[in-house]
Amino acid sequence: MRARTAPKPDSRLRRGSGRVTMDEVARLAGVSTSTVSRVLREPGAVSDSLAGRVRSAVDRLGYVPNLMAGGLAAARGRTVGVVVPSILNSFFAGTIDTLSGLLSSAGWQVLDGSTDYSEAREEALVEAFLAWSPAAMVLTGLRHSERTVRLLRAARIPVVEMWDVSEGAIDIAIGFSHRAAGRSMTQYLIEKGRRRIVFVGAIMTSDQRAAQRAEGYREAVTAAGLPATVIDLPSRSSVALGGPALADLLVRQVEMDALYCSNDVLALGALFECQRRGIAVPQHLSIAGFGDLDFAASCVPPLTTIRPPREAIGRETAAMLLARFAGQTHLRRAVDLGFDLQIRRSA
Amino acid sequence: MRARTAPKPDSRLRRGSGRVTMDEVARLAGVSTSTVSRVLREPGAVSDSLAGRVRSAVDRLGYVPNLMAGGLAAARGRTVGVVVPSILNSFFAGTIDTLSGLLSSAGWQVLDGSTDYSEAREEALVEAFLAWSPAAMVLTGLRHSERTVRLLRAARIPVVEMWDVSEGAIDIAIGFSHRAAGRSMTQYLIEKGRRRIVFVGAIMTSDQRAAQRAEGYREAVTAAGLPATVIDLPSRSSVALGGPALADLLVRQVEMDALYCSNDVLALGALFECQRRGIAVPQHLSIAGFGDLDFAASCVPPLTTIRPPREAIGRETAAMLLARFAGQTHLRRAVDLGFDLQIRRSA
DNA sequence: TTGAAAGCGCTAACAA
DNA sequence: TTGTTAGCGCTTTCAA
Repeated sequence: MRARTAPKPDSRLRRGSGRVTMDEVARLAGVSTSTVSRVLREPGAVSDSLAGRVRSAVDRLGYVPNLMAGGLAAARGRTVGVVVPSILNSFFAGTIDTLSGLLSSAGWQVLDGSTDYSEAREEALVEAFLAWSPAAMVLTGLRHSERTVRLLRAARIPVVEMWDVSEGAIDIAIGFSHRAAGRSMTQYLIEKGRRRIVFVGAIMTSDQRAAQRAEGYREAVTAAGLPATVIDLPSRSSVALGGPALADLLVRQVEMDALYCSNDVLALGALFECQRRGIAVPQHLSIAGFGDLDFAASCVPPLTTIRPPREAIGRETAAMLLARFAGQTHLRRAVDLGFDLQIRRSA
Repeated sequence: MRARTAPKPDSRLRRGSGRVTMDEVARLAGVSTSTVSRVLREPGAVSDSLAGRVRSAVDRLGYVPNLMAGGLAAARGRTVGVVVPSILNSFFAGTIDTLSGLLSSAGWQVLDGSTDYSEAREEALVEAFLAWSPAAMVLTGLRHSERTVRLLRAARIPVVEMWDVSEGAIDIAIGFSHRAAGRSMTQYLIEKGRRRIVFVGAIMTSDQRAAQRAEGYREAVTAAGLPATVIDLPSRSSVALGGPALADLLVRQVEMDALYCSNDVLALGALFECQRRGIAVPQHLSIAGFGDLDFAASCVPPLTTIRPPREAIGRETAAMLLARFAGQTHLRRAVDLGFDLQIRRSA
């Protein structure tokens, strides 16, 4: 039992943060801090007259609530941690934009971080975010280190794994099947009469989803009795990487009438290489990508690719989380949002 | 167990997070919480034997410190808020990557958010971040709403404004002169014999730095006695926007032998349009950009552009902040990191 | 509808 | 070097 009979001394003089506190707002409005807190958190639970006084005090003082204190008192912060492989990569940017927008307008803050396709960085990031007592965590993909999974389960909060819907989600999976995407595109190429299709990916041991698209490619090509050739480049995808990759294939005289790239960035690099060498696309070589990035529709020729449901993933994730926060618990565990085959002129 | 009329819909509101606390660690290690706290924050201040016991207790329990509690008690969190116009745009991604990496390995967490080039969103973001009691704030550019500036000053923490070094920084400016960049490129084009140079930018009322590059262009062109033509497109930069912009110029029969785009994305779009129309670059039309993005070196022809010190800005910002956190106070207020003219074949 | 009071989990004076 | 103790600023019982 702590005896705290004496009135609280002006705390600002002691270990001063210099910031306006709820206490000052309460004093100016002539109410208790509980009332101020209520006005901010559940308006409607407070009479209009008091609420008005509180609000004008907030304005006059320029009060900004201290989220650390709030989160600590409430045992859970109003934050959501979001972990993606890369923000440099515009794939995820569309999802994050949508997700952050929706969540933040509902009063939640999203913290995001990128792993650079490393499980170790992912683990560190999850641990760092968990230290904020987030109300939920959103990860990319379904493969994580054992410890990451353990930490996440121990946190007992909603966990969304996005951009994939294969088996084994921790809690909720929202995305689409990369295997099916790989299969679809390959089948399309076969229908168009291509017989020697080469798949090129980058760091596919780290990029699980690219590996799954390669798997889908393998299935389709094998089912058609055609040979499978998968190239896994050792560095991160970049436009600069696509050209040399194609050049290498050419030097090695690999028989090939279609190049299926694990993403549009690589495909654009390959396309540039074709322009440089005067290889006619798609007459001599079909080129296909994945992602439907900004440039895919305007490059020459425009790129045949797969459009993932970037924004839909963000929207669905936000909706799912908000529903969980509101107490709904019997929600779907997996949401397959599908994808679109964008047929353009490159293949 | 008593029946309740309205069961708490949300377990988040329950007291007790179920997380391992420092108290439990202390108990297991047979020490006080202060000792645990010290081991975690200033190792060396604790004897090896105790430190060892504490560390193994931390491991066994899987203890993750609660940053809310820590930040609250310490009056300042170990976070740094970073605000950029866009993460979709790879300009800033390089800076953020470098900055976050450096800061996080020094034990600081960066929170980042994007404003989508809106001052109002910037203000909201700054306010949201300030609610976390960050140890410092990093913004992009030097123009902000009055209230943003007021909030920032009131926070009494280091504030870095990056990517620009013109006048009027709140605290510290780290970047380069966009005006000089615009001038340099334009002078180069003039030296190469170009006489009708058109500048194309996008949403330049919001993108202050693009506007400054346009200003530099204007100065250079005027100084040379040449006409200035500045086009300001109404939507955000995208590859898809560059083609139509050039097409429009062509339709309007604007006299032009060089197109200076406010960034590489627009330039790439224009380049594709040239390919489509069979306009020889640079023979018929020179194309120049800004940013030196991934594709600039590999497109056809490779793009003449300006390389901003993306990573250096991140590095310098981190160094400056870390120095300030360490108590150094007499630091430079502005750091001009310069830029590189990358001459390639498109101009 | 409102207020008083008891912490949330941690850090930092201060003592020992 | 270590422990004791008093809060950090807020939320949430609980009682009025």
